[in-house]
Order: sequence, then C-alpha cells, then structure tokens
Amino acid sequence: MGASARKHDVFQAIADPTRREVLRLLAEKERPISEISAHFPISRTAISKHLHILSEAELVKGKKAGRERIYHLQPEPLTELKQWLSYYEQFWNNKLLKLKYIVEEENE
Amino acid sequence: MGASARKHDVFQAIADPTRREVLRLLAEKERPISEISAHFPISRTAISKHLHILSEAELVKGKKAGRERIYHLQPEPLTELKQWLSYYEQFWNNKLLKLKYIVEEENE
DNA sequence: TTGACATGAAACCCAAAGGTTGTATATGAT
DNA sequence: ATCATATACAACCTTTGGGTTTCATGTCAA
Repeated sequence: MGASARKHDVFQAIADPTRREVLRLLAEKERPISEISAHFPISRTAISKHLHILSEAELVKGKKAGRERIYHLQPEPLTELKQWLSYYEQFWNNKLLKLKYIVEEENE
Repeated sequence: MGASARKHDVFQAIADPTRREVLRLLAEKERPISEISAHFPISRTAISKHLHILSEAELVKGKKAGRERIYHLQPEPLTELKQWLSYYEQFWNNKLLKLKYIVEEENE
C-alpha cells in the first residue's frame, strides 16, 4: 500500500499547535523525549503520542540511544505541503498581477 | 481579540481532505452549496459545516444571491501557511546545498 | 544487584470532529 | 396562493484526539 494509506498525513500532523512547536524545537537540534516535554505544560506521555503521530507522517524520526530515544526532524514530507500550496500561490499571484496592471494603467 | 482567538485556523482548516477538495473546487470558480455538495458522497449539511469551518479560517466567503449562497475562495490566509513553511524550506535547502558542495568537491 | 531514570504501553476520560436526520424559513416559479 | 428549491438550524450519534494515571521494562550508575 502507498503513502496515502498512512493513518496520519502531513496536513493532519501539522494541524496541532503543540506538534508544530515540537517540530520547531527539533528544527533547532535533535532532542530526547524528556527534553522536549520539558518545554510543555502537558505530560511526557502526551508528548510521546504527538511524536508518534509526527513519526507516522515521517516528519520526525527517533533513534534509540542508551535509555533515551533521540528524535530528529525530517523535513522532506513538507514538500507535499509546498506543492499543495504552490497551486494556490499561483492563484494569489494572479491577484497581485491584476493589481499591478491596474496601477500601471493609472500611471499612463 | 486578535486573529489567534478564531476557533479554526488555517492549519486546522486544511487538515481535512474533504475541505481541501472543496477549496480546489472553489479555486476553479465560485459555486453555490448544492453544486459543491454534488461532488461528494456525504450530505449537503455536512458540506455546509465544512464551509463554515473554512469561513472561520477566512479561506472562503459566501454571498447570498437569491435563495442560494455562493461561495468563493479567499486564498490570502494561506500566506500564513507559506510563511510557516518557509522556515523549514530554508532548512531542507541547506541539505541540498550540502549535497551540492560534496558533489562539487568530488568533481575536482 | 539495587536503585534511579527514560521510555513504552494499557486503560480510561472528556471534548471535539464529522456525520446523519428532521424541521423551519426564505425565495423563485407557476 | 401554492409548491418546489436552497439553505439554515437543532438534535443526536459515533469515532477520533488530546490528555491523564498507572504499571512494566530496559539501561545506567554506584
């Protein structure tokens, strides 16, 4: 089965503010779970669940190191988001082009 | 209160596949609710709820016209998504730059 | 080997998400 | 006036999401 069969996709993974904050933390540097959860008011278990969801979306990956599990960012799946966005980007660029056209006409 | 107090933000709004499809339909052209819901296997009421959520995120806007309500796309809030993405884009560009560097070194 | 530490995993809770059906209201057509 | 159409709104249902607590397991340190 393909990537579309994954339970959590990128769009869903980044929908939650806590998960976005986790991504930001991991963008700075790789971190073990306890260090990540220290940044949040919720339990370590809750953070662990968020990390599972991010893992399913392949936005992070955890490697076992001794008794810790170190998570690091994998930004690649965000390209899917970028592609999705580019379609609409073209759309709002058109708006800007129309505006530019109007401005230039007025200057003549 | 600011925009952050909105119940549904852009990230949440685009998390659902049905809503993304609705956006795509509205990107083509503006449409009344019944026309939109004709594209889906679920009820018109369900689509109406999705449109409400998209409205809250200001990704669409509905104008009453006779007994219909015509919805059209408002892509502007997607800039927030683009900005969020750009942070990580820079990140994966670095990966590409590193790779390019290695390749060029090997060619010398 | 014994204790502290880091995580995994299960059971449970509550609220929200996504959906349905049924009823009401406004508008257009006859 | 009457009827069909387009939508709004309320009530309800079921699953998922985000969270907690508790207990088990593996690993480091003394």
